[in-house]
Amino acid sequence: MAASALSKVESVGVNLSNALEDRGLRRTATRMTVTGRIEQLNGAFTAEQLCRDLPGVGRATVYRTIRHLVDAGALCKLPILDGAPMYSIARIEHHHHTICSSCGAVGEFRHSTVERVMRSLAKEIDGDIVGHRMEIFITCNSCLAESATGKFSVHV
Amino acid sequence: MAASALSKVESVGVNLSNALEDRGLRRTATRMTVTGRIEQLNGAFTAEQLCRDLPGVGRATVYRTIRHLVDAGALCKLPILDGAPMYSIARIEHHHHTICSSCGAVGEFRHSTVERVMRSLAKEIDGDIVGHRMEIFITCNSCLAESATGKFSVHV
DNA sequence: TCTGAAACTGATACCCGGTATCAATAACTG
DNA sequence: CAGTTATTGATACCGGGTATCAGTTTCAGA
Repeated sequence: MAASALSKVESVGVNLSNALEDRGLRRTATRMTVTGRIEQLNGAFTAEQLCRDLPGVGRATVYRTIRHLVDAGALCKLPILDGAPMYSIARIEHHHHTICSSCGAVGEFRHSTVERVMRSLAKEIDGDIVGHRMEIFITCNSCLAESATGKFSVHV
Repeated sequence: MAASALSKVESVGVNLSNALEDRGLRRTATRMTVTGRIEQLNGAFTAEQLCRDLPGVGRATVYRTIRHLVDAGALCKLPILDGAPMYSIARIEHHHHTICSSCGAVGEFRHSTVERVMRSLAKEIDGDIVGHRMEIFITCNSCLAESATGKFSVHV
């Protein structure tokens, strides 16, 4: 792969507990448990999955903590058609997602051309552009190897 | 606006009943009622809204008909963060959506550069690209005039 | 270190969007 | 017309998520 407009996302030091504290929330043991689990998950997850992983933490608390993290901008909420939204740690400020339509793996990427396109669209769209969202549906390499069948619906 | 890579969507003759019939479904009076209402709505709508508009049609039937139309590719299902998905008639084959974050109005557009970007990304993303989705969040002109406050959440 | 206020937690009930079920009805086919 | 198949809508149900609220924890200040 040559040098290009695409930037892969590198694992930067993300500290979800700090993100909560920065919003004036207390650093409690329960929240450390939740954020710790999210950090070790190393990928996108659903709220239910987190509840299953942390049977010692109440359902409401898991959902509340996720909501706080989304509000803090530390987690991205990805709307998946026909299913529960997935969450992933926002490692970079503005980015887009790749979603494997077979296994659901989520990746982040930046591409400067996408931002350039947005600027050119700004002149031509009626109204003020306040944001955008872009997801690329892929079949990831490991699923290609297994040639698995689709699990998530794709709106093309 | 000069000639550009952006194409506005024009109202083409869409016939939702035909879309259903093409899939081997019967052209019943109830379905005509539902599709007729969607066609006269002239914009994006939610399933609940359609149910309210058609009190004479059962909830299950409204949802079933919408599902059939989505399966037929005649309706687009737009995942809205924190809320019921919206549906809009797919007037052109492949397109993207503008969503007014204030009033929720949905528009369609095509932009050839977006497709070019996708092709260039194809070389650089790990895995096979099987589709993509892009939404542009705007404040539409009429909301700008009223300077209304945001109604839909925006993931930027 | 105590003490009171405020924040947090988790069990629970609830809400909402959407779907499965199923008996009754409508639409086709021969 | 008779039989078969599709459709309908009332209903119960499901799953994701939130409001409530009593009990617990945390923290600031005395």
